[in-house]
Amino acid sequence: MDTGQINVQRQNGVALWRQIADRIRASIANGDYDATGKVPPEFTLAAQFGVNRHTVRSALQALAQEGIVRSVQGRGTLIERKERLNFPITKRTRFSEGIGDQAREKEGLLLHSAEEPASADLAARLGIGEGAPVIRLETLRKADRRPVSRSTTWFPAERFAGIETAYRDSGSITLAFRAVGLADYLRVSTEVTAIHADGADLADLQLSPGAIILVTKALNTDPDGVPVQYAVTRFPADMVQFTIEN
Amino acid sequence: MDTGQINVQRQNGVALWRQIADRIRASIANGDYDATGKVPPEFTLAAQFGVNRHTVRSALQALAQEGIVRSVQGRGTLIERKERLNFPITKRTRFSEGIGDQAREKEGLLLHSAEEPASADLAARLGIGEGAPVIRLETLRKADRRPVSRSTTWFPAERFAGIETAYRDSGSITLAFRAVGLADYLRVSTEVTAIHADGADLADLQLSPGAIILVTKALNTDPDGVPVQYAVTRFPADMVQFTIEN
DNA sequence: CCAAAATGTCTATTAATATAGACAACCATA
DNA sequence: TATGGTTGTCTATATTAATAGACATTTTGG
Repeated sequence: MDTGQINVQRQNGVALWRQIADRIRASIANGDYDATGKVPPEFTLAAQFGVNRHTVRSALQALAQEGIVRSVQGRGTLIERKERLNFPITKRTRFSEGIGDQAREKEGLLLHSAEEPASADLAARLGIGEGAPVIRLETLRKADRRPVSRSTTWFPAERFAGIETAYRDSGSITLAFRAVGLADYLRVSTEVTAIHADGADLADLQLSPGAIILVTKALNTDPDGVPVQYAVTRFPADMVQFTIEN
Repeated sequence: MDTGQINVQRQNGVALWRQIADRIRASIANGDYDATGKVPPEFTLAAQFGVNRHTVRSALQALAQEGIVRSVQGRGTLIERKERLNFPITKRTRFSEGIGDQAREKEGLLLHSAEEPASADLAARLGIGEGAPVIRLETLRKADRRPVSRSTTWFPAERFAGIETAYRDSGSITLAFRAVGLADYLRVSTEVTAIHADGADLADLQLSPGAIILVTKALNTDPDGVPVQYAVTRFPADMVQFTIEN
């Protein structure tokens, strides 16, 4: 660890307290403070970042708001949560199995469902005709009661009629597929990008403004290679990482 | 496209002009303005985002600084650059082949090299003893003269003596491996996370503050499964995306 | 129980961000 | 060449972010 001055930028459109909050959040996720279970004292942090103690306090208040730390007068600022869920991306990627035992409670909520005609882009990805009916599900997944992903996912409507109720009842894509007659499916491609969270992300994923979102666009097929699902999923970047094993 | 009000947040630590700059940058990368080759007029953008025209101007000035747009009095704000490089991640991931013909000029620069003892974490990943000598290379890769990645990469020192000069001369990991006697290698795992750019990123990758960085941690082995390279690479998120094909 | 080490709260000041309006300069084109 | 649409520049003001210092309050440990 470099104990010297830590670099923060001024007048760049990102407030100092937010830059510092992001750094501290990363350090916590990185396990830098595991020895003590506490963030260094405000005075020390202020010196490290070369800012006023009040600025550090703003950063810590933001992290407290996120539930990552909790300040206790006289004791210090305690780390409440530091996990970063790992999602393996493989031929057999499944959300709930991916979490595995990284979380005790797993939930899949159906926010909304609709049947609609496929756009040109979607039709191409699913290998169906443009305008063919598709079922769209809007889902929110949680681990230990914290939102970890927000998906929009499409299925060919004819083949998978009723998958919305199957998902609503089971909270699992794998089980929903099984309920409508598909025993197995494979992940054939995943695109990963990163963006800043927008207003909807902040609300859905209970994030603080300025947060980073990892976006995946995934295509699943049946064992014969016929596309069965296309999904766009948004994850809070500070809570997850992806692992690709070849 | 939603022509109504676009959501921006106030008092969240990220200045309005930066949020707007990020949105416009994303819209450009998304091809939203391809029909005209121009960003909508300042007046229109101000109305869309619900802010003053001066605030939009700050955003556009930031994008002009990045070389993404160019404002011309009387004409409008022209789009100068909108590419987003795609990097396939597969068993045979190679940087230069991955870029393929997405860029005309490709460069790999050696910024620094050193021999050092392996940390516990690194030793575990490379399957060598803790403290065993490793060669560390700091590299910067460019496509069409724009920086697209900044890597720190380690090799077992005994097996790959001289790889730093081989890399410096060739600008390619694949060729450098070949020069020191390794004809082929495989990507066995890749971890992907996203963070905010720090000061070093801003300098190395010529980014504007507040930018998002995609971080990959990759392990390569020889055909027999013996680890040969571990690399941590940082990409500007607005310039790249990853594709995982299974 | 006392002292050291933390966080909590308050006031005051300066610098940066955002809004508002007016008008000049420039370009394309009808 | 006149006009409408667009960016450039200027002044003024309000709000938010950051600094600075002082002191209160709480916990931990000797």
